Amino acid sequence: MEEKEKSDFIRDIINDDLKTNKFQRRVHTRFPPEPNGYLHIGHAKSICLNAGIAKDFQGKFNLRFDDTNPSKEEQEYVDSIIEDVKWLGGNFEDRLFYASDYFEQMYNFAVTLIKKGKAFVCDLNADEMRLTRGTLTEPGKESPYRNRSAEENLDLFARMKNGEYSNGTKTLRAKIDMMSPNINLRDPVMYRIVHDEHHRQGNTWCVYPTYDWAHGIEDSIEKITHSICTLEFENHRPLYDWYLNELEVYHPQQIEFARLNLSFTVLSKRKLLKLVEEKHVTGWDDPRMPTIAGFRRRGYTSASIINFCDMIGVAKRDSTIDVSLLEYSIREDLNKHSQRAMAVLNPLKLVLTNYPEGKTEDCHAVNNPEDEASGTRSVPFSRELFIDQDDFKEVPPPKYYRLSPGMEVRLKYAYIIKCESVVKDDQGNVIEVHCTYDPDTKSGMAGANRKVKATVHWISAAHAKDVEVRLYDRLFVKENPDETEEGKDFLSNLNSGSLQILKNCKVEPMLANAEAGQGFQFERTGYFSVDPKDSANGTPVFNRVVTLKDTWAKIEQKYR
RNA sequence: UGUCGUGUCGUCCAAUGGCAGGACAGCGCCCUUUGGAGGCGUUAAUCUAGGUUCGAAUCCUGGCACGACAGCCA
Repeated sequence: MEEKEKSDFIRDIINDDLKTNKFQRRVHTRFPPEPNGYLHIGHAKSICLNAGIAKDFQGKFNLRFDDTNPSKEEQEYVDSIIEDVKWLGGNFEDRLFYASDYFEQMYNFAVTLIKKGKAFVCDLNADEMRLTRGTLTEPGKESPYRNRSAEENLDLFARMKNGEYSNGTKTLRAKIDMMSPNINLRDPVMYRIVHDEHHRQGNTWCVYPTYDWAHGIEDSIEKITHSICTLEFENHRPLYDWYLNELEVYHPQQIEFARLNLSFTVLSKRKLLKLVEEKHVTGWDDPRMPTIAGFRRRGYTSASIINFCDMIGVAKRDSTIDVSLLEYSIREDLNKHSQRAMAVLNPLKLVLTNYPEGKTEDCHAVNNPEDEASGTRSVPFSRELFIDQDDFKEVPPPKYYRLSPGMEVRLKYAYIIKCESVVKDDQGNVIEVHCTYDPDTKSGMAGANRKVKATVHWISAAHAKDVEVRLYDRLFVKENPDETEEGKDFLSNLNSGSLQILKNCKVEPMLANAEAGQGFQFERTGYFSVDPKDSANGTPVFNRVVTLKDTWAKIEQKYR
């Protein structure tokens, strides 16, 4: 397939580096998640960027777990991340790495810096360190422990490693510049003491490297060429460079880009974790979650997410993508590729009074008008049917051209019918619609050419399969969920109608055999996918992925 | 009020000193056995003040606005 060559400021840099032979014409990227949560759509942007660049430049792409903090990290997250990266097409081949595998090397590098007089063991506690760090506008004060001898530092650091000290009592710090206007350079901590079990190292280590110290070394060891990260690390780049320069080792180039923000969505691990822990959703893979696992379960295809990441581009300015672009992307994919089906979500009984009782006939339905090769199927038709409640109005509003007393519509793939009367219950609700059908207007017949304003989907009552359908909507009611009243947090913007469960839906018989994860378009309604967790054999549960674009909803709004 | 970074249609992204263009959203029309899809059209932007230049969104200077940074998180 022909593809337009992608272009962005990062690829421009890489192209320049290729010309100047900066990295011997190599391109090697990485995705370095911390396994402390599930991946979300923002990570998808990073994965697509890094893996995409490697692919486009015939380079390599690593998956590396930045597991330098044992107190927050778990194997469950490691497993989910591997699955998600693969699902998004991130091809790391056999290059699955863990920062924790480099702990020994990092330790030795730290010893090197100590010997160079560029690092020292500091006895200041966290509070004292904060007090001496200075502020954004004032310089910091040097630690009283800053000038310990290399021998003393080496001894102390070894004892830190051996577990002789308790958490927080000592740190190893780089000796840089307490006067630096960049706070990250004010003698930053390289190692802290943590007596905690690591998910892979167990209790081997009592000291753990901080991000800044560890990250450049990880990149250097793996011979990464372009270390792509998000904007908040821009101020850390001088430190990244300082460590690598002092160590005199292979030195990748860090490049920062703007992380993804999505309207009507939160994308911070802290907030997502809160949604899960406080059970505002059913889990990390709740179909309303902006996690990769959530989107997958909802019925988003990986192709649609990859395509979305291409469309949003890469730049350095903060931005918030309109969630409608994501919806566009999944509609585009599912429109082209999903099997059509008829499904009545809110059933209303419809009786064809002049249709023979007991008769059944087949109607030929197109499987996908966008794809001729997908063929047709037959759908049973009979005297008693269900239509959607939305498709009948006793008193039609302006511009409403579906069924109402005296009006005609076409039953898709079947006959033109006319509404003759209604049956009501004690409260005056319409519980049945009585219609006559025109026998000369079945699809395919000459008489079928007559123009009617609307076409309506239906299910034969006798053949209907009952299923559960879950209607999902955006999780938040506000474009920016963090915009709240004084004293409230983002949870106050949760959409109470984000999940509506419909238990009495009527669908075509063939949908009983739908497979987990399979996506359908329910005609005139939206795209739906078989929930992989809650469906049983023969009784699928359908998740609404996204509605169809609804022009009628807009007209209705206008006339209200 | 320190350092670093960023300011282009409603929203994203382009234009790399030479006609400000694309996508989504919106609006209008056409088409349609999905009020879907599709087609056509359309609205709409260079933060600001100077400067350099034949010519500036782009280069320079000064404002202004926004973002990130004062974890032993990443």
